Amino acid sequence: MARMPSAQRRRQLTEAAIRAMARDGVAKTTTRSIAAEAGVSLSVFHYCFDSKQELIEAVITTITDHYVTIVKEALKPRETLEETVRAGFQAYWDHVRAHPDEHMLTYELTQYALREPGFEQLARRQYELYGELYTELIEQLRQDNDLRLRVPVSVLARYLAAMTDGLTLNYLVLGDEEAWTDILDTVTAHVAGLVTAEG
Amino acid sequence: MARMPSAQRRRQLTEAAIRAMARDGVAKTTTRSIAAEAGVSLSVFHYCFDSKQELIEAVITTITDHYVTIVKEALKPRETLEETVRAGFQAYWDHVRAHPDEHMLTYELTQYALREPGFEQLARRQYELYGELYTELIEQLRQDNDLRLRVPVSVLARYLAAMTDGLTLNYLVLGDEEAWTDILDTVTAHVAGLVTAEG
DNA sequence: GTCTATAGGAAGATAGAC
DNA sequence: GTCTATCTTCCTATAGAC
Repeated sequence: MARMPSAQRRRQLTEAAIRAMARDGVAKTTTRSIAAEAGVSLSVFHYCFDSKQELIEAVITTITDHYVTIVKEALKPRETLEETVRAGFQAYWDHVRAHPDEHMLTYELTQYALREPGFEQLARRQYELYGELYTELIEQLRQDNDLRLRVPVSVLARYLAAMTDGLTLNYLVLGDEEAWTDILDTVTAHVAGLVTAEG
Repeated sequence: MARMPSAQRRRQLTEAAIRAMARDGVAKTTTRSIAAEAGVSLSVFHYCFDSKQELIEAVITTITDHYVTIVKEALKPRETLEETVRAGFQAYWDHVRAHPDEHMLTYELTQYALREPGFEQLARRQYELYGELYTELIEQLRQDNDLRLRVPVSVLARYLAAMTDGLTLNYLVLGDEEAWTDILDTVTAHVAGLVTAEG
């Protein structure tokens, strides 16, 4: 096989691990299957990573950052506030429907991190970033539309992050495409209500 | 060890498995550790269950039914509608705070079921029961308070189930007790708004 | 029904040649 | 840096005595 600097191999193996784990689940993904997915031998894996845990740490930070990027890109300013919120949810939702396994993986990795001594921080970082992400989005919305919020930004951000998380998991388990139009409408109305100027 | 009919042993092993899995996580719980937790030898395990998978099936259905019971008992009628909703959330939340590992386990089992061929139905059953549970609770509220809903019961039920799920997971990851009072208040206000008579 | 002992396999990690 | 071969450990499941 072609030689490659260690840092690049690490990225390649991390990406391969994400593909393998999204496809097979975290529990069934072995160091061997990751090496195979990347097209290298097992020793190359252990040349780049001291242990499987070290790889999983890279996987978690990588996929978390990836997720944040996805959501950030989902929210583009539109004509009205309600339109912006609705379109943002829709864009996010389209991504979930197109890549369910990848989103499932984020939940599995959270569980993994919470159960692995020393990895709890990674799960917390993941969910803190979600919170910060929504905080940014709300601030942006607030400035663009000159809003006063009915609830503190921190509360709203955390609520939105948790709600999106719950709705996503619910969809991953139950599917049922049609039901979601109504639910997204309800959510949109609620959010629009929470951020509508009251003065 | 004392002899015991097979059905009772199955229950004993299932309960032991739930304790072990709540404590150590699904991934790290072995048939050996379950047998040890139950105080029997490994062979007893395999006398009662053909395989580890068969036990996990029992664990999933048992803990799902347990969860449903918890939530059902959380909602008792109070003076006002808002009080009832708020107290219901509070009672549920107190249970989560008292038994975080048990709730974590429900998430792990969902992931397990979704990744295990032939077990997807168990994950779906779990989330369908959550939905039905909220449907019942809403119907009860509606009759007791003579309400008209702003959204269909099915939509509201699914929304509530998903939201509770997301908030719980968020709490399990981030902790941060104080933040939740405000969030529960926001949720309560929202729910009360959705179910308030509009005629 | 319950036990001890073990078969059989798979996974993480390493050794040493190239 | 990459390879093949192997070490070591731990798991699920079974065999067979009591």
